[in-house]
Amino acid sequence: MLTDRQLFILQAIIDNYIQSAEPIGSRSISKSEGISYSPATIRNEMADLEELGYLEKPHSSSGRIPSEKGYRHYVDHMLLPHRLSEKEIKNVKSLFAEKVMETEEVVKQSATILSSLTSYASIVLGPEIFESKLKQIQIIPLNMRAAVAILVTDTGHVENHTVTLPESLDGSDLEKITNILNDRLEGVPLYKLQEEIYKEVAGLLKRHVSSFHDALRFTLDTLQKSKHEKVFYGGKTNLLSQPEFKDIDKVKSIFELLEQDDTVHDLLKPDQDGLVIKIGQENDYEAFEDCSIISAAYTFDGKPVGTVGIVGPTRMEYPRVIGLIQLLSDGLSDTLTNLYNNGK
Amino acid sequence: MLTDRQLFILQAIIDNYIQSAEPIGSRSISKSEGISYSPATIRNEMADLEELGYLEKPHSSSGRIPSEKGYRHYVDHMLLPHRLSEKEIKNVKSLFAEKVMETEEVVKQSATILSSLTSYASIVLGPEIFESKLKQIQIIPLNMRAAVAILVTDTGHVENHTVTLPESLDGSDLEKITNILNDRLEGVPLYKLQEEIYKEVAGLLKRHVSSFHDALRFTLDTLQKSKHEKVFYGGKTNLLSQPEFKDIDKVKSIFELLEQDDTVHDLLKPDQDGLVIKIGQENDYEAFEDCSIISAAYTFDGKPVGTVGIVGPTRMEYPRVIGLIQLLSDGLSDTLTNLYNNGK
DNA sequence: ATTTAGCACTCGTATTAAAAGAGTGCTAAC
DNA sequence: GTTAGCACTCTTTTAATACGAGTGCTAAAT
Repeated sequence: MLTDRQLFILQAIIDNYIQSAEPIGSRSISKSEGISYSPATIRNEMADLEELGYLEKPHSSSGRIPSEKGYRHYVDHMLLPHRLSEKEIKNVKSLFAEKVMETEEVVKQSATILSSLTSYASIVLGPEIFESKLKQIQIIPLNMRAAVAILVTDTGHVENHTVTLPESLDGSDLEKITNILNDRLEGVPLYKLQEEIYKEVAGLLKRHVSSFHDALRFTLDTLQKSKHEKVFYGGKTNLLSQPEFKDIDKVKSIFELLEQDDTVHDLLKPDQDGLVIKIGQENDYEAFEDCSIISAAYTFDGKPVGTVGIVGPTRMEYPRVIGLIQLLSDGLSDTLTNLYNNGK
Repeated sequence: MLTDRQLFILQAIIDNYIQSAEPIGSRSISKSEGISYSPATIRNEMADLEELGYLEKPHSSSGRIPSEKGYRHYVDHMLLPHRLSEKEIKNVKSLFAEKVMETEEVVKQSATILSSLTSYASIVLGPEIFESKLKQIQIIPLNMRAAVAILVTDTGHVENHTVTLPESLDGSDLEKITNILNDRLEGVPLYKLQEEIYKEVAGLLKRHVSSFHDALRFTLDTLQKSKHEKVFYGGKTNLLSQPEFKDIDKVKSIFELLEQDDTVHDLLKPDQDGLVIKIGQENDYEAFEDCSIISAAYTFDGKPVGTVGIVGPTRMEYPRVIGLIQLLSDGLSDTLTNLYNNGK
């Protein structure tokens, strides 16, 4: 168990290092507010803290920097709730104050705000639409060969596909199909669509539409499962300002990873609804060995549907970032829920 | 006017430099295929080419590198049509072979392909929708307070806004409004919508809907002018592999510029339908002083509606990139035109 | 039993000097 | 007109040295 003095010193070192990115020496700690021991005493404590694994030295005669274990302890046990500045709060709140909002727009803006308020890169996963329920289907013919199929869900999500029209289907067939689909599929969660088409729709199509085969294929095309939810990034360039990423190869491998939406989605998928902090090697990718990732799910109707996250160096301003992410994810949850659930 | 020998030497230097990124010395040119002069002779020619402004020296005793004027001359007068490899052609063609396509998806994929086939960053501006004509409007209520408004254009573009419902409008009002809009606005180009609303729609609303004021405001909200066309990026990270961008500050300023969609849009907006090549300082931004940008507009119905572009170092593989960009922009033009215009 | 002053020691960084190497420009000969 | 030869220039590499921040340890002070 760490003594109070050790905790104080650990805290001082981490806070300083987060600020300066330089190894911290005993002298500077000894001079810091609230402590009155000589450098030699501090040195002894630092040696102990190193032995316990909370600190490390870049080389034998340098000052100390926090180890991953040090950061972990800091984050788990030593974090004082951080007061965000008026300006920060105002900034975030203003995002949610807008009256007319596209969900996607709000989510995208979240990424932008988050990165502009930190010097890190932000990632926001758009709301998962898998569970949301079909509200209405529209099929709008564009010309003889193509039509646009539009799906609207109860969460205001609009999904559209351009589909080619089989020659065998004429305008009245389309109308019939649309009616059948709207009649049978309203309220069905998107992930069940395919199943329901076979179960509920196929029979009706056979009865009412002449070229059944084309009609069914067309229907399946139209309602094909939509892709992953979108991933929005903000301020990747910020990472280039961090001294730990002055090595271009390191940045490159990070950026390459961040260009793979699938991987990123995997990394952040909202499986928990609390705050997740991954420090350095706790991340599963080698490219992130010098990074920390802080993320929080936001919810709709109580269920986690998306994620707000920050990627930065392990030397991250944890308290502030955590505050911001919580503010933002709460805001997103409220916004979604208010907008689409209240009117129920 | 340059002699044949000077042209040959200039060509050799540029080709070599594009390959190696190292200043080229007289000896290596002298040894290259197709020339049989001694290094000393080459040196004399190189000195002349330098005096004429086509070459420059990083320092007084180094080999030569092409100047911007050199590249310009190369691009304008010396470019042999480049044969793309089978693989490249197949790769691009496969993109356009798909049957069911979302315009947006194709455009996005274009950016990805373009960057994967080059070691540069690609930018693709989505098709301009300003001129396209309204096909249909749908307003779908989600709950008591919100509705989704969907605009479909004749080019298959789908635009949707979430709008809040004024309390004074009930379901039958919405239906009336939708009918009026579809009746009066079909075929109107998007940029004229606002004008037409005042001219054609306002009067009808006044006559048929009780709370005229809310209805008009709602209508305007619904059809609010949509944002800029989308900008898709691919392979920004590629730039980090280029030796000229090993300086992190340079990369940073480039990336910062590339994060501003507005600026990028401005830079590439499809004002000409030919190929545009901007070399180094010909670009208006300081961040691009070591970059070249090659772009080509793609067309719909004969009019330029979007742009395909590549950002790389001035030392760019011009012939290959030009070939690729032309292939791709032609492909996009064909695809758009076939898909949405043929059926007319 | 803590704490601290003192001091030798370590190791990274900056500085300088010297050497190596690639390539040029010029002159004079071919 | 072409080329061999050579001195010269300028960058890059390597080595040697000095500097300095910070440590660890010991012995004295509290």
